[in-house]
Amino acid sequence: MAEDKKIEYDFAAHERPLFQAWKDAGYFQRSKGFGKHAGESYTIVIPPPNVTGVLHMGHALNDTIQDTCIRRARMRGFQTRWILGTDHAGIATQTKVDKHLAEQGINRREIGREAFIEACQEWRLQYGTTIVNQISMMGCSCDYEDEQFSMSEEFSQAVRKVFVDWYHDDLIYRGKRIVNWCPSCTTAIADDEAEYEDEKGHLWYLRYPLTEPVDGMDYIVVATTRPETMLGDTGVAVSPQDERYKHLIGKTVMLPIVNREIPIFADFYVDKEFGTGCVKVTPAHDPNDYAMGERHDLPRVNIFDETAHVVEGYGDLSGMDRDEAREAVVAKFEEMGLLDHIEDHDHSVMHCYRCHNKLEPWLSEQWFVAVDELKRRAAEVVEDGTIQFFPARWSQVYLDWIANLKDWCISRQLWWGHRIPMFYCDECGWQDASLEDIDTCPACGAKVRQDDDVLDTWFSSQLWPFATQKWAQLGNESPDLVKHYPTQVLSTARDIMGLWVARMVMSSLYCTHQIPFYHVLIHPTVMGADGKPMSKSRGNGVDPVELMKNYGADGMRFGLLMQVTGAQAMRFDYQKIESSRNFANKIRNAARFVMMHLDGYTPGEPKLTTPADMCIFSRLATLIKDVDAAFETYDFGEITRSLYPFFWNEFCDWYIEFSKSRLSADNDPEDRLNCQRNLVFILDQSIRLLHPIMPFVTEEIYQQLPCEKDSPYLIGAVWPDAEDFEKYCNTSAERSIELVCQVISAIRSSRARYGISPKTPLDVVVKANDADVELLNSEKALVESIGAARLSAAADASKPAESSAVLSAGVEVYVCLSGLVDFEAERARLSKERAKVDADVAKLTKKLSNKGFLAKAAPEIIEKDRGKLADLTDRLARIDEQLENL
RNA sequence: GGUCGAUUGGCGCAGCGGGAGCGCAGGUGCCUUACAAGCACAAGGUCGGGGGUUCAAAUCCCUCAUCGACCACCA
Repeated sequence: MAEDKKIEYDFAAHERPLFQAWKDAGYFQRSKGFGKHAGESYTIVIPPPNVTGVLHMGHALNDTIQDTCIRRARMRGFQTRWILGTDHAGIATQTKVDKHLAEQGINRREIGREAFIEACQEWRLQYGTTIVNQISMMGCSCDYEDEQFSMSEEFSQAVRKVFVDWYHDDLIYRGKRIVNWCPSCTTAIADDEAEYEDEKGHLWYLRYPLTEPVDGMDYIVVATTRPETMLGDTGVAVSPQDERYKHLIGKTVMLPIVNREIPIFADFYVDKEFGTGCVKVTPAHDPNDYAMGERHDLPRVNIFDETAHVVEGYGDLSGMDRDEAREAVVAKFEEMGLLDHIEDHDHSVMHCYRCHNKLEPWLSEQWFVAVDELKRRAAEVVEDGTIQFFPARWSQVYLDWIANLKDWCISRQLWWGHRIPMFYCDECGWQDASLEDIDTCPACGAKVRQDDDVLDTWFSSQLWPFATQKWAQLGNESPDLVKHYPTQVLSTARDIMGLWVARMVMSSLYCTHQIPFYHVLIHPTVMGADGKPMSKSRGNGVDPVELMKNYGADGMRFGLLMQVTGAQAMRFDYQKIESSRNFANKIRNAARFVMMHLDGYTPGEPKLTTPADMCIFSRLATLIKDVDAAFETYDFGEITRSLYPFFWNEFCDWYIEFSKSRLSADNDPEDRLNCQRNLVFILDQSIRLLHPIMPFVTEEIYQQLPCEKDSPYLIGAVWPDAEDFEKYCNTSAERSIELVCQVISAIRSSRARYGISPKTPLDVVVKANDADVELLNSEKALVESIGAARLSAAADASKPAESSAVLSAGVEVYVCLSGLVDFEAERARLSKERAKVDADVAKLTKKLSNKGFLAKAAPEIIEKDRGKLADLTDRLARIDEQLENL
């Protein structure tokens, strides 16, 4: 039978129309604001997803976080704006399109630059559309009618303006440097884009013959992990502190194979403990060697072409790729008797973060951004707290990154991207950066050419927060910027802290003289269920679209936020998503319950007439405060941990249960109406608090609930104001309900322990103090209906014969069992309980006889413990009494 | 090599100086007319090891162990 009920819920069928309704009603556009925050803006720029792929879990989490923030801000009356857009992702897209074309047998070089860019445009339109659709499936309330793109006409103007300005301000310069070169992508990439991977390798010990033997020595031995680069050696370095080689400094060796005479010199960089203490120096193919080469004025011999094949002039080695060349070089050394020996050696090797091929440090002409001035100010705004990180410890990571920053290589030898706006005249040598394309040389009139390279994707991404707001067109007075800048919060995972976050700060401070955002929220990285990064090869990936289909967007959103902590990573947990789906279902059912009991309902102010009313309103007041506080620190885990138990346990499990008898047709109509109004009110406030996280189910309920509508849609409704609810705080009502619940639980517990059906009515006797007795008597109907019992409470009640007892602080609950009790079992249970209470009494007694404790502990703590001890001692006595009675 | 983080019931996690909690799994009993994607009840942990501070430590400090991330990198 149960099987029949398991109908698949069609989430999309419920979610899509709501999304469309919001969109049609214009809620995704900038909100106008209302109430006390009406004059304040709250803006978020979405970290633009790359146009290379589809939505992944990282996006799902990050976009949920942003939508949750923006929805709450909208409900609080801020003027909200969530800027949507995508990133052209230069190297990533080019790689994908290359591959895509290759599958059709097309080579990029054959079709040429223009045709290739066209292919990229097609690709980005397709994938850009896909990913924006997926964002909308999540319910994200960003401005879909103002979609940005990092290579749009408008955005390109900004990129160009920044390049030209920075070039003229001497922040951008050109230089021949060692850069990380990807021989597969045939482009330079920035240091931050290189990934180190540990590899098992070898150390080859090579003999370099001395040009003239010294003291009987014919050769020196160098150790290297890359023997093939010896072709480009222009020196051998030793440590200045190394006595072994002191006499060789100034001498020369004859480089084998190429027969070049190269000097032996001393340099502080050399560690005399490593290898033989002699280092072969290849300035053109190693950054450290390059530095040594600069210090000692060594020539740079480039032995590789752009695809890492040996260039002309090296005989049979020419044309070999670097791996072949390595084998060949080692073989030649062996033939010549110059291979001393080989050792195993593990080391880390740089790989391209896109294609994962080994990178080659390669000498080439590139464009750089000088970062010294930029980075100083970018550090200041974090040090002085103008920009705050959440969790705060990430600010140190940011500052460390900034501190280690070196000049940034921004040119890429790609076709897909912002072409560098530099123009050169080959006739007269004129060159300049220009906002407009230039055909003829202003100096000599000859034809000029534009630089072939494009800019690093991050050069454009860094402008995202302000270039999307008409900065290039209208400057810092752009109305968008005046209203919506700085943005409120930037939410991202930590991996692009340096690549993106820090650079946005640097460029924004320079270009707009403002910080780009007040808060940086670093959320945990979503790992697979195995705790490892999600990846195709591991097969531990989870598809958000699939998740939304099976659990609903609300379920996915709540489930993801449930897992958010201050940690660096979170392990994806299906169970959390599943319980969130169940939670959404619970909300739906609770609403259904309320709405099917609204016969004769008329709207009106809530009226709190019972302790249950006062209790749930008091708990609601606390909830609002807790949720607000958790939002202040972006503690989404805490937010869900407040909302979930309130709604499920306090509202559904207790308050709704308490309401049932009041809702029956034969109850006093006025009491019934009060109850209905209170239910509607609590439900109304609950869905407001839940809406930022679970927009769909809450909106669906809002549309049907006859609550007071301050907005046609919940998305535009007013967020509960904690101050307005303070009047409902009522700890004594909370304690009263706690007592009622305790008694009901005690009855249920006895029932369960002795296997008595919930339908069998039981006689229950409660002994308690006068106040509690009064309360229980006033709530008698409640206890009796929920506990299926006949209750009598009295201060001087005594234990009826043949009853089970549940004792708690100040209250004794006796359930008459009329011969159903297994006294042995009851005795055993009581004995066990006695042992526990006895142990607690001993512990507390010891604590309270400790002079140090009495002298130094806070008085209220001591009072609390004394009270606790009195309770426990009392309880112990009563347990003993029970045991005797048995 | 440097920095930061983690170690709490079977699993995943919260709590971060004064009574060990949540979700899920597992156990028992319930198709109680909002919900079996549910309800009720019960069980389960000397909070990684050791030391210290404190009247009081899962919580603060030190140390060890294990795991993880980031940065740097020795040819």
